[in-house]
Amino acid sequence: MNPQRRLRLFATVSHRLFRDALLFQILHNEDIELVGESETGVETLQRLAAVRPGVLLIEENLKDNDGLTIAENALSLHPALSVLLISDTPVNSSRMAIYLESGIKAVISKQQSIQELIKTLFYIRSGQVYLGNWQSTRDRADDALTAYQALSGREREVARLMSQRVAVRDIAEELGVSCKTVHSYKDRIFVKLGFERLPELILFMQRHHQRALP
Amino acid sequence: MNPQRRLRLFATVSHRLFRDALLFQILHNEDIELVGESETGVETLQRLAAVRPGVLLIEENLKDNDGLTIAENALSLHPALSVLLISDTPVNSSRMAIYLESGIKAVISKQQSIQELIKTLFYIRSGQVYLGNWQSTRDRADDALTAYQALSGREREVARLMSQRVAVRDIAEELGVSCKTVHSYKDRIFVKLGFERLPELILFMQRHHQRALP
DNA sequence: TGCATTTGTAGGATTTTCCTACAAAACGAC
DNA sequence: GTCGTTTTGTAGGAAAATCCTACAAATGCA
Repeated sequence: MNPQRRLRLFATVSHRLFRDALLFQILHNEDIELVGESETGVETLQRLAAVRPGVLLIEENLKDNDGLTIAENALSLHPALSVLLISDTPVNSSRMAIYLESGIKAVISKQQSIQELIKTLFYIRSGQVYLGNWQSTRDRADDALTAYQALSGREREVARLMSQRVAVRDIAEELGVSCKTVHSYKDRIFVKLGFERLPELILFMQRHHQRALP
Repeated sequence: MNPQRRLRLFATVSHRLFRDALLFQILHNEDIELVGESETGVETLQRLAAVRPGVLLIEENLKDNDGLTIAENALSLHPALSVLLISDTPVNSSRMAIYLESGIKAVISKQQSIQELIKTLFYIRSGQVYLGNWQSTRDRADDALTAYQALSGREREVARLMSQRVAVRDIAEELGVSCKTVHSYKDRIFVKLGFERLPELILFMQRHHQRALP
């Protein structure tokens, strides 16, 4: 994306199940290089010097320590590090002020989406502070609905069939067009919704189509 | 995989960030159909009757309730449901006994891998009880090391380059073989390690190669 | 009424995936 | 130490996916 070298990421997340799931998603991005990971604050501090990440993604609540404290320690040793804190709950402005005070570049809550997390990683990669997540949950649901409405009739049809895992060739037959055309719709859908892979579309359709609309 | 119809999954996980990450991974599997999701126990109970899942994946600690209690309620209403509980900590045999008592089919802890979670989903889909996760963390690390050692020289070379995101054509050039050959190595690596996509390999190599071996 | 954008449609080039093949090397058994 | 079996290194073909480009008709905005 940027001409700069890859974003060197260190991830500190307590539970392996979630750490793996998060990293699998994050690592689909070619511009991100994972240089290390850990479950605890202490291990994180120990390993930072060796792997020299540009960005530290760290959960606020760790088993051995407070992520914020660890981040402060990390920053005093490596002032150039950009820290993205994952908080359990949405942040309000006063808590945000405290976070920024300590040198953290951004906070995202566990109620936000992975796409937002990844976007934030890139925002802060070059040392910028990012505070772009003041939207309420309702606003975000609206965003998604708006995104769905941006699809044209044919695109919705294809999105629906794809999210039911109908094969491209069968969709083509069903709609009476060529496979190439179906691929074109697919590309457009993914661009419009900002997705990269089928599971994202499936989840989106589950949330915004199957649920609300007939 | 099986001749049966798709596994109809309902997922109850508190935090959207992790729920999305988990579901994106799970939904790569063609045999799984997501029929619903929720963040809370109460909503889960409300929605089960309408969507009739075959498997309920539910976190033990929910914001409003105990996942175990919700599971018991769900089972009394839908006795054919298979429940997979996600516990915060590894389970020991006495806790396992309590879980099984309440009709739950399996438990996995947040220290386990997604692959294990998915494997477990399939084990329990047809109503079987599954208690296959008594291995310690050390055992699992050994498994992974063993898996790495099962790779041949050429395969390791390709795995290393792939995990650094070197393009297939460049790997082919580097090794002086055809792209086709590199693809063959890639296929074999993925089969041997049981992976499906590059991020899994990247994480694996980060853990078992860059770390331990030179 | 005219210009700009979106929608429906598809082709080409390149890559990926999936499956098959096969000779040489390595391994294991007796 | 020779004979089968597996693994390793190598690659081809078919089918599918991805990425980019194109273009006429429809729609929308000014």
